[in-house]
Amino acid sequence: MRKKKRKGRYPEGIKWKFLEHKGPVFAPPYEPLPENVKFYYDGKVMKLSTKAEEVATFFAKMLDHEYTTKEIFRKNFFKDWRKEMTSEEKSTITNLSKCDFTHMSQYFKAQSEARKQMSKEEKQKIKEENERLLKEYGYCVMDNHKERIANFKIEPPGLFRGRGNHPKMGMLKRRIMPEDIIINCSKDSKIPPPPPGHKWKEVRHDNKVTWLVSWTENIQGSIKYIMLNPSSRIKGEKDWQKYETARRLKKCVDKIRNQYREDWKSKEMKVRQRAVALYFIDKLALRAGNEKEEGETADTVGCCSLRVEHIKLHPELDGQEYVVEFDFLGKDSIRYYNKVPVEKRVFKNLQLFMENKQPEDDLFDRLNTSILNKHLQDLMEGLTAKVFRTYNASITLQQQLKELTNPDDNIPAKILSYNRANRAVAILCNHQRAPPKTFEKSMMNLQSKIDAKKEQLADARRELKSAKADAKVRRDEKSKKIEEQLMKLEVQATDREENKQIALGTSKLNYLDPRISVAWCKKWGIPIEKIYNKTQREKFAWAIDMAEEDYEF
DNA sequence: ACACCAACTTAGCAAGGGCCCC
DNA sequence: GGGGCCCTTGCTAAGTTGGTGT
Repeated sequence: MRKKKRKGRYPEGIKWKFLEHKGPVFAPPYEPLPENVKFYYDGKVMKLSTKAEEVATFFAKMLDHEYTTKEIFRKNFFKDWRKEMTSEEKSTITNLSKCDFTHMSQYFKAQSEARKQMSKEEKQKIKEENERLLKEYGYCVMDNHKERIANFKIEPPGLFRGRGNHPKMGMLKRRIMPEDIIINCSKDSKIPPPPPGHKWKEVRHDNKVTWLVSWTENIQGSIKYIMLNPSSRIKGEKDWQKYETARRLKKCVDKIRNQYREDWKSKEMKVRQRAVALYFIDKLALRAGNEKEEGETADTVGCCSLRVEHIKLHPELDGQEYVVEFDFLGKDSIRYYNKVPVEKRVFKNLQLFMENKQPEDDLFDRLNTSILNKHLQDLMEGLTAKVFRTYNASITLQQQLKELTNPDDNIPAKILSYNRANRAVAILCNHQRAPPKTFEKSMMNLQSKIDAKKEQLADARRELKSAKADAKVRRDEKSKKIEEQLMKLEVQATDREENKQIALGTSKLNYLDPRISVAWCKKWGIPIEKIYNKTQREKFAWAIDMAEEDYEF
């Protein structure tokens, strides 16, 4: 057993010495509907018990969503709803299609409309109440610091909406009570009192974990946590560590690549599969791909869980040799589609792995994430599959910035280059988004602004020509200013167009060593606010403090 | 070796809210 | 100063990883 290096400020696994907080904020209690808001069953008005009514409102609020038309959603919902009904209701309400929620739905729409129409004063009052809540419950003391809590509010009850084709969609997410809650804090802290008339499930003092509050959720039976904000010391140190691990990979990645290329020739099937999978993880930034329990979650895969049906082999395609066509649903049921030319040896191995298999069989039948990560651990301390994603993302950003930044460009053009470098990473990591609903319109708006600006510029130039000598200088300055504005708009249009289906946020927040961006900003005199918004600056405060313009990832 | 669990990171979407333009 | 647009933020689901027990 290798000795573990101490990474945090405390020895082996200790996360804090002192932790004090106020406990969670519970979801507001259910407020029954006014008498005049009716629910109809089989065309007749029916007054529901409070519990059944609450669950019905969850459905009514989603009525416009296509979720509620899906068979699985309806089936799951109806089953769970019936559990909340009185025996009388249960015997009457036997068919969801005979339930009419439209009046309830209209009521909620009117409510949300009314909320929008509220006066300034009313809105201000709500804002102040939120601020009070944040001030009271949104912070804790960990060791000597007051730290912001990420999610101090308990998730309210509602209907579960999984992503993609989720077998549990529509199930009732039950209300969390104090009796479900485990409080974690230090012994010598003021222990948060449970709400009057209630008890906590447990109060513990475990300083080997970072969470303040936990409970078990009823859909998957998994544990949910209240933890600190990314700006906190404990999250920041962990984040920094993550990038340091990726930088250590940089030092040995060539060796590791040579190793897995050798392993493609191994006489052991297990070793070959491991080597091909690692090649995909490295080259394509695929996720590890844990096995999942069938029927519990949407059918999605990562590298190790790829099935034969997810790839097609083309000995030749569009003039390229040995092309692998990937088509599968990854995390969040986001489609991964890519045609990739690979080395001949990889191609031959894939053919071998697919021999005598059905489409639904595992491609890497001798491999799983645990085997892979154990192997990686032997190659480098702290190395796991996801480190490759971090490493390849960050190194790509650094390379692209070097390549794309033009020293003579002005600031908006340099930022376009930055976004393009960021985009290269987002594409590598397959961070997609649905094109915004208003995308076309917003492009047209921008285009008309550009056209208007062009005309303005033409006017200014005409004036310049005809101006008398004494006015020339001033006129010339005016033209210059308009030119600059026009260029800014054009850059903005290009950036937006290129970003149509790409989401930059995820990579910026989770994969790109912030010191690369900070150094780039310093080097080119770009204000950091142009790259990171307030939240991001808070999260990356450690890097903004630390990185100089010559920082190398 | 495998199943299961706990803890933590990563993810996209929608509502909210602030800002810009008319 | 009102309306619409777009960015930010909140929300919470869905991953990865490592440990434990059998």
